[in-house]
Amino acid sequence: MLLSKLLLPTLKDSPQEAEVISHKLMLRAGMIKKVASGIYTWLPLGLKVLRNIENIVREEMDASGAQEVFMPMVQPKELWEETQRWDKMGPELLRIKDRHDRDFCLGPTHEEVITDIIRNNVKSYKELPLNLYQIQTKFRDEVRPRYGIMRGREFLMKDAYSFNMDEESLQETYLAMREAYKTILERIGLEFKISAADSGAIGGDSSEEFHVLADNGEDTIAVSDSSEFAINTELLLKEGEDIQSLEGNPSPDGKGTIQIKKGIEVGHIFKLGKIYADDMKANVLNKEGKASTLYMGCYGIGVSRLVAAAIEQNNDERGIIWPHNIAPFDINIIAIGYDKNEEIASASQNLYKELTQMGYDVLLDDRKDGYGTKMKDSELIGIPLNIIIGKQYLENKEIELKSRNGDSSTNPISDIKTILDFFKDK
RNA sequence: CGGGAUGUGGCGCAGCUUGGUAGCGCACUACGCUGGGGGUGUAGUGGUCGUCGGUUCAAAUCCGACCAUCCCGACCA
Repeated sequence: MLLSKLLLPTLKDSPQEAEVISHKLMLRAGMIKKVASGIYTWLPLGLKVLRNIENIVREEMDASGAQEVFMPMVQPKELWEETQRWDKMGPELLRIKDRHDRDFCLGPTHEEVITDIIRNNVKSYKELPLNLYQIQTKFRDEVRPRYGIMRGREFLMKDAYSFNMDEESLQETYLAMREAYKTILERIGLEFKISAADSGAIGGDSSEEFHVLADNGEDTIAVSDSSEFAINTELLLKEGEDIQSLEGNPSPDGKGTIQIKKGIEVGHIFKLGKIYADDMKANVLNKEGKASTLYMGCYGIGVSRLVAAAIEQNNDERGIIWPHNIAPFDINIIAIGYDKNEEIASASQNLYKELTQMGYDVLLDDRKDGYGTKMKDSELIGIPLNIIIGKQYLENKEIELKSRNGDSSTNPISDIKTILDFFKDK
């Protein structure tokens, strides 16, 4: 991609609407544009990151045996009445009417729709277990949207729903999802904790949250400093615990001591049990030929929220530092004097072609600007590796490799192997 | 919904106290110089001053209502 052709409206000053670092950087890096409170357009650069995360999520969900579906965003009132949620849910459920005055809502979640599909299409225990997922836009009319994409009203979510014959089967699917989530977050490259959580309004037996640790997180979690153990302090507060006094205590799992940290909830897995299946009469015939109510689980990942969470955890005073697996581009070729010097232009074009053929997603900064402007933008948008081609190339056919982490080296332009090495150990 | 604040070109801001018909920096356009850390010269483009109403000869400025946005709280699979 030629940078001169890319819609990339970077900003020097952050708009006053932004408070937290991820929001500021997403606006400054030209990733998003606000349309209304909590509602954003994803610009090309932001969308690339969003898609990268989405693809990792999709790959791991498929690998876990789940199947992808795509459900409607607009859902009829009747389904929501079956679970009484049409009345139970507050104004965060955005209700709308069609031209025939029929009631609908914008889907904040999809238990009703998916359960309706299963009860109509699955009749035998032989067809189970099933785990269906989608990656789709959700709408929740939050009381107070904030922090940009982190808590928007419209957001992208991966939601999966499993249907099992019994608790043992549900437990198996639940653990498979737990593992898939760990792999997803590891692949994205984020530091996270898994905490026991309040299962809240969605109900159900038990649930765990996946938290990305970050100072601007909305949740306060008690974590062990030397194990995976964590617990959402919401639960502890309900039990009357004094949160601050827990800091420094031995961890309940016997490993390390407790620290109070801020986390961003990016995933939540639930064992729902029979609650929705009971309400919606979702049952199949068991081995004895008797109707048996299904056990359900649901498993969510905030895909768009992960973009913000990744930035919260990976930035410096110059901008974003993308983990390699989700970076919008792998390499930025910073061509100094591209518009004036034939040699620079053709050398950078050749390099671009070569790297692209090798499978890298490459950006070529062919703009008329100087080194400073180009580097500042590249650092702001967080490209992992910069290749600078300028004076040193003209003098002795050398280029400089400069990573976003600060490593740099000067190499002959023919030494592409060095570039490969840069990515190998990441 | 309670508390606080803000709304002036794409972004950041000044002007408002003391009314006189809109300005600065960045960005943007053209041309030149420059070309390894947001460089520079000349000439330009772009604004119903959130909206509606009121006061006044005259409103970005004073008054009122409303709207939008942000922060804290309550809320939240």
